[in-house]
Amino acid sequence: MGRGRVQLKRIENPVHRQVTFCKRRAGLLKKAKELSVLCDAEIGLVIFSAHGKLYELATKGTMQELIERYSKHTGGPQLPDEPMVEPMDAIREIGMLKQEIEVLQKGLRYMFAGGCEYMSLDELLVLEKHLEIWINQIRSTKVDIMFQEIQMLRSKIGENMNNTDFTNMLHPLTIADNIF
Amino acid sequence: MGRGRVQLKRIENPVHRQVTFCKRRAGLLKKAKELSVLCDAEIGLVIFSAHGKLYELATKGTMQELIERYSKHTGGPQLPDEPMVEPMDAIREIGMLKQEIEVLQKGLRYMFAGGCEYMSLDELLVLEKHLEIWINQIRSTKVDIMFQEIQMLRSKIGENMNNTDFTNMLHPLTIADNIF
DNA sequence: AACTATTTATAAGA
DNA sequence: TTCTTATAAATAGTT
Repeated sequence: MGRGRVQLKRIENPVHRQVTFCKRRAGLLKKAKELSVLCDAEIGLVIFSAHGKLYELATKGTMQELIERYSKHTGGPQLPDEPMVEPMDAIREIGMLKQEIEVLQKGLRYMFAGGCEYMSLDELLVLEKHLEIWINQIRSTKVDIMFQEIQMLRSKIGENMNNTDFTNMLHPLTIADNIF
Repeated sequence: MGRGRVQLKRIENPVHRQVTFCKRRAGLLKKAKELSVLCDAEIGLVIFSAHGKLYELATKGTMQELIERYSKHTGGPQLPDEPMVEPMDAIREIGMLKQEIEVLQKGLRYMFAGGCEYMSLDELLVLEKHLEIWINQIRSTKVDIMFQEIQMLRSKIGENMNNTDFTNMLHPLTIADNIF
């Protein structure tokens, strides 16, 4: 499916391999979805890249449910020794929450970068700069809040004595920030 | 891929559906194998037909082993190697993750305003941590892209001489994965 | 991240 | 199912 014939062996050039991996992975996931829809099948697909990154697809419920169905189908009750009902639910929930976090991070990424999983070097530089600015804002805000907190506590204690003036410590904020 | 266009919905005619299922199932399994070989990936594929028949493929060891790897990858260290203490820990972790999600959502919301004045100190700390992780990913990615650029340029020049091996600079490779 | 020349997959027909 | 064939899709190499 391309300009050259495909040799059924590992692609040695790492750049070619990575590109092919991306393309074919997308193709495979698409095909799996199609088969599932067209023929009313339930499909689970798990792909570990050579470097261990995970890509997955479960066309019906969750992958965990599919795995359970699979286990039931192949060997009957394979893991009977551990009733383990509650912990499994918790673990599943944790997995889902982690996934949600990834999604949110992705959302942030889109907002900054205009949305592109394949980012160019220039785009990455821009994004990095944005994040640095944002982090600095956060650090300044943190210091402000802590400063206010300190003032509040002092006034509560009624300690109106010769208090150290923190104001000067806050400018320029970037300096004080770096500890936190 | 055939004489007619494909509608992405369940094929109603049961004969057509069965035929298509056979053909596409074969195709999908073939593609999965190819991806595995070409790109050095580990793939697990499970297909349940509409009537519950199972077809499967695991490109490396057994499906069970793959499932274990998957579980480890998604749920974190949940298996034997980690004592996996009380359910309380899981519940606590869930709480923390939920909090993290809230922070990210808040961050996303307030990004437009260009500030974070309404976030609490704790929230700011969490958000800061996220951003730091993210920035580190971006920096790793930058290096990886530059590495690829160098390789590309070298191959263009045809400079196959005693080139420096940058590969070691990239370990642990999890870093390089983060773009893709 | 597009493009396009080819290969590959497959829908329909036998 | 299996084979054939016309065509749609995927994708390898290129820009």
